Amino acid sequence: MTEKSPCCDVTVIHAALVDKIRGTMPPEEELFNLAEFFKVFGDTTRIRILYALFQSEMCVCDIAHLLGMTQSAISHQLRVLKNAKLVRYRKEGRVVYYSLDDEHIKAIFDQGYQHIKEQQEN
Amino acid sequence: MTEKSPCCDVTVIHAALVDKIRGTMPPEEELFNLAEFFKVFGDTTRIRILYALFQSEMCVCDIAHLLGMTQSAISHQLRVLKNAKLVRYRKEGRVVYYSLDDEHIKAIFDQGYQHIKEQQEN
DNA sequence: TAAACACATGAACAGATGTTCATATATAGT
DNA sequence: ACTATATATGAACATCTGTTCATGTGTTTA
Repeated sequence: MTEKSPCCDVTVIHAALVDKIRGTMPPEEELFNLAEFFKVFGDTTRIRILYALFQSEMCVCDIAHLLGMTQSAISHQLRVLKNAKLVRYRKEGRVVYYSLDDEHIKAIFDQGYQHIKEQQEN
Repeated sequence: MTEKSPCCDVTVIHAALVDKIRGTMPPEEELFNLAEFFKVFGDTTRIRILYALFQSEMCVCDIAHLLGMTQSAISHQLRVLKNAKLVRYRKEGRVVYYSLDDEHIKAIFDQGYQHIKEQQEN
C-alpha cells in the first residue's frame, strides 16, 4: 500500500486498488447513458409531468394548465421525455395524449421519493 | 368532458380530470427536492465516482487517477455528492477517504442501470 | 521551520439547459 | 376556403453547470 506514482499530474496512493477498481468499471458509454437517463429526472417540470402521468394519460394543454405553465414549455419538455422513451403519445384529432411508456419509471421515481421523505425526517 | 375554460392563456380540455390530478400532486417543495436529488445522478463524472465508491472507499487523488481527471474537478464533484448526503468522508492524516453514505443509492443506481441495459437491447 | 503533499475553494470561462416568443403544422368546424 | 384550435418547433435569451486555474488550508516529513 501507499505506493506512489505520478499520472496526469495526480499522485496515486493506492495503485493496486485503483487498478482493481478500474477493472470493474463498466464501459464509458454505459455510464454516460446512465447519467443522461437520470438527467431527465433532474428537472422540476419534468418530474411534475411524470407525476401527473402516473395518475392518468393527459393532453398537452391540460398538463400546461395543471402546472401553470405555457403550452410551449410543456411541449418542449414532453419532447425530452419522448426522446428518453419515458412517455408515448396517442393522437386523437388535434389533441395529443401523453402517457408513460415504461414500467421502471415509477419504481425509480418511488425509490427517489422515499429517499427524499426519509431525508426530511432528519 | 371537453369542457373549456381559459387560464394562463391555456385552454383546458378535461377540467374535471385536471382538478382531480391537482388534488393528488405532492407539495411543490417535495417534487423540487426530488428533481434536485436526481440531478446529482445526472452527470457522468458523479456517476463514475459513485460507481467506484460502490466497490470501495477511496481517497480523492485515487479517484482522480482512476477517472483521469484533475484533483480539483473531483474535489468539486465530491462536494456536490457530500451536500446531497450521498457520500461521507473520513480523514486519515492529510488523506481524505470518501465512501457511500446511503443504502438507497445502489438500489436507485441499479434500477437505472437495468433500464439502460434493456434499452440497449431494443 | 521549511518544504512537500493532499485536499478544498473561489473566480472565471465555456458549454449546456429551460423558458419565452414567434411562427409553423395539422386537424376540426363553419 | 376560411377560421379556430391543439400542438410542435426554431431562435434568442438568461441562467445554471462543470472544468480549469490559481491559491488557500491543514498535515506530514526532512
